[in-house]
Amino acid sequence: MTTLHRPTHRDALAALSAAFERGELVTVFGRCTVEYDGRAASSLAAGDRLLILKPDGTALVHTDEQRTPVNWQPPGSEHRAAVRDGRLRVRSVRENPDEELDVRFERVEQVSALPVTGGRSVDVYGSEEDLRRRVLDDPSLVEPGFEPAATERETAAGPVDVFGHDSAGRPVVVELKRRRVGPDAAGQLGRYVEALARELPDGSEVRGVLVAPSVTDRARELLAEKGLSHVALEPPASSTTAAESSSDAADGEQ
Amino acid sequence: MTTLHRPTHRDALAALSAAFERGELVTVFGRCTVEYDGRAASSLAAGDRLLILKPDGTALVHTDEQRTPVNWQPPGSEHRAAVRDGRLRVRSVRENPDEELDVRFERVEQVSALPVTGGRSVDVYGSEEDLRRRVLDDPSLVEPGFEPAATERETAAGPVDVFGHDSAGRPVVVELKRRRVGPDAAGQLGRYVEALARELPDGSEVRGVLVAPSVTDRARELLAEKGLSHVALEPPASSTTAAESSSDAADGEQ
DNA sequence: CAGTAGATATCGCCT
DNA sequence: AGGCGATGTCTACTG
Repeated sequence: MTTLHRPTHRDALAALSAAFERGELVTVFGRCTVEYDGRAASSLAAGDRLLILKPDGTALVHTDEQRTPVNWQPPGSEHRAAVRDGRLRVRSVRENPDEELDVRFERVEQVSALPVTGGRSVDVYGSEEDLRRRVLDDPSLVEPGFEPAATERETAAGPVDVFGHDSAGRPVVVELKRRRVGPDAAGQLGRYVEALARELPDGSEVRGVLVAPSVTDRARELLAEKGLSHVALEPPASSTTAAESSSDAADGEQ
Repeated sequence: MTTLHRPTHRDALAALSAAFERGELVTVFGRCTVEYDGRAASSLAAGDRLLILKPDGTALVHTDEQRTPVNWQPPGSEHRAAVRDGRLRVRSVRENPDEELDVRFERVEQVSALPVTGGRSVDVYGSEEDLRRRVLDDPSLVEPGFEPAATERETAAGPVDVFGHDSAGRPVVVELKRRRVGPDAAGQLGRYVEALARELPDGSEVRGVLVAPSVTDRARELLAEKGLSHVALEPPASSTTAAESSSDAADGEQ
């Protein structure tokens, strides 16, 4: 790995160019301005910031606050460094959409280039998929007699998480949410139920069940209006099927 | 600013402790494992990563890919560093929700502590607020004779972006979106229209207009079903009122 | 503190 | 490439 302290702007440029060439992760710390133009546009006055340039084209500008970078460019962008008027300038450009990030340094405190490979794959437990496994494992958690027939069943309104039938043979749409939900989830379930009611033979009364840890008042009202119900259920604390279901990482790590 | 290259784990700890004390931004590069437990849970095998610790409690673990960190902790967390079994270990903990990030280093390549202050405020142009200004500036963009009466008007279903009346005096709900929209936005507008129809005197026929650059097919169908309409309009390319409307930064910068 | 909706959301899957 | 929905979304704002 390479690190330069208080380099000249020209030396910083050389380090950046070499790092890009080698596909290394770059960090630049210094005082800079940032301009962004693309889906939106923004301008950032001079200040101390940490610039991170990833070999996949990602650019991040971080301040001393917040999880979200103050400016950024998504992966797939192309990093270009140059010295203009004696000062380091890093541009990150992408197309579709056309976007550009322009970072101009007044002062460069440090430039580091880090070779980073592998170790990207992370298995998260407690996701909606875990909740789905839980429901399919024991459908009675939805209600006694519930029999799942399909997951991701396609409808005109989009794919339904779990589709099945209740003990009376009525079609049931189950929408899963891993956490407490608001009005949007009630609307989503309502769309699916309505779409399925049209697709199924006339006279089919389609039921809708929102499976989530809890719902807000407004969501509860909406569910009631649309004749939908809520079942309180959380994703499993730790995925019981994690061991079997974990996909092989295979990201080049040894 | 402080930087250590290939420090002992004990020296790295000392640098981290000092940096926390001084409220500096910290970067640690090295080979580590990462464990997370909270709203969900995850485990990350050993690999080279960049750890960023902000004085506001934010923690970020970045690999060589993606804009999103592979693991993180939101602001408000408390960073704690220690050496256990001769190895640097950084934990970041918060409550509500109870969450913990645990980074254990096998090797520390570099530790840097950077004093970063100010320069956080960024004005973004092309937001939904800019679109709202555009509509209020020239209501005929929605339709000839449209007269806005209120913004963020409260309803049982939530606040309406722009509420007003058409040339015939009928109440109109306007929902603004800065970019192309899908079914969710149609549902959102539908909820507002329905809520308002109940609140207003009987017989009021409430109209709904979705103002957005464009809509997907599915959204268009939903709008048609609910008797809602779409007006194609984008946020202004550059905020004409940017100069006047920009709030004073006041983030300590000179 | 919870609820609600915006965001340069990002990201992955599927058509 | 676009549509669609999940996300440990994050974030600001409001009651």
